[in-house]
Amino acid sequence: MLNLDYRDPRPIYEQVRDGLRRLMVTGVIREGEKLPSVRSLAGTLAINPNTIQRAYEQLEKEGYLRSVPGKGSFASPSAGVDDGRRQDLLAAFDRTAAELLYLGLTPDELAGRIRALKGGESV
Amino acid sequence: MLNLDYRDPRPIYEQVRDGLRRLMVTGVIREGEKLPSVRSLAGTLAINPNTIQRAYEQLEKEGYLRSVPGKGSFASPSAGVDDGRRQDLLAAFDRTAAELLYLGLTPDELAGRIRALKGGESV
DNA sequence: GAACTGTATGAAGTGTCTTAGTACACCGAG
DNA sequence: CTCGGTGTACTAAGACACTTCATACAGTTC
Repeated sequence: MLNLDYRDPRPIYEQVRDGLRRLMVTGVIREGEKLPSVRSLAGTLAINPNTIQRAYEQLEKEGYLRSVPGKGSFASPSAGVDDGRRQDLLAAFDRTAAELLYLGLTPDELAGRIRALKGGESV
Repeated sequence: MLNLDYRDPRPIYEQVRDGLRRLMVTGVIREGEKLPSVRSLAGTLAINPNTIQRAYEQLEKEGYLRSVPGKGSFASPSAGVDDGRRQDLLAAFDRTAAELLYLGLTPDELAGRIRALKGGESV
C-alpha cells in the first residue's frame, strides 16, 4: 500500500503523509473509507507510531481525513479539503509551469499533459 | 533583489537557491549576466558566505549558472539546464495538476492559468 | 603585489526527525 | 462492566541537517 524510501532525504512522516494523500487523490482510498490505525500502519511499515500520528495529524489539518478517538481515521470528501491547501497547490502549479515554459515547453504541451492525467473519473 | 524569511521552515540556502532560480526564470537575471559574488551576496543578506556557496553549488549542478574561480558566477542559457531538473519539474507538475483536478478544478481552468503566466516573452 | 573571485575544511551550536516508553480517554463487542 | 482497539499526549534520548565562524588555498584582474 505504501512504500518508504530511506534514501529519500524527506522525513518519513512526509513520505507517509504524501503517499496517503496520493492514494486518496488517485481514488485508491475513497471518501469515507477507514484508514489503517496509527499502530497497525506503524507495525506494517516497521516504524514508530508517533511518526504515523504526525502524518495523520497533518492530513487532518489539510482536511483529507478526520480522526475520531476510539473509532479510527476516515478519508474525507474532496470538498472538505482546506482552502490553504488549495492555495498552496495553485502557487506550486504556477511556479512549476512558469519554469517549464522558461525551459522551452509550450502551453499546449502542458495542457496536453493535464488532459492525459484523466481526472480520476469522479463525479 | 532577494528576500529571506526566517519564519519559513525551509533552509536559508534553499530560499536563496530558489529565489535566484526564480529571478532567472522571470527574466530579471538574463543569460550571461554576472551574479553577485559569494561574499557580497552574503554581506547583503547578512548571512554566512558558506550558505551562499551551497546555493550556488546546487544551481550549478542544475545547470542554471556556471562558476569560474577568480572571475565569478554567471547565468547560463536555459538550454543548458540539466535534464534531471526537467524531469523533476515534469513530475512535480503532474502531481500538482492531478491533485488540483481531484479538488474539482477543470483542465480548462488549469490551461487558462498557464496562458496567463506569459512565458517570459523570450525567443 | 593587492584585491577581488570561487573553493575547501573543521569545529561548535541549534534545531528537527525519529525512536522508545508511558499514559490517558474514547468506542465497540462480548 | 471488561477488554481490546482506537486516537492523543508527553518526556527523554540519539542521530542528523543546517548554519555560523574561522581559516586556508587557488585563480583572475589590475
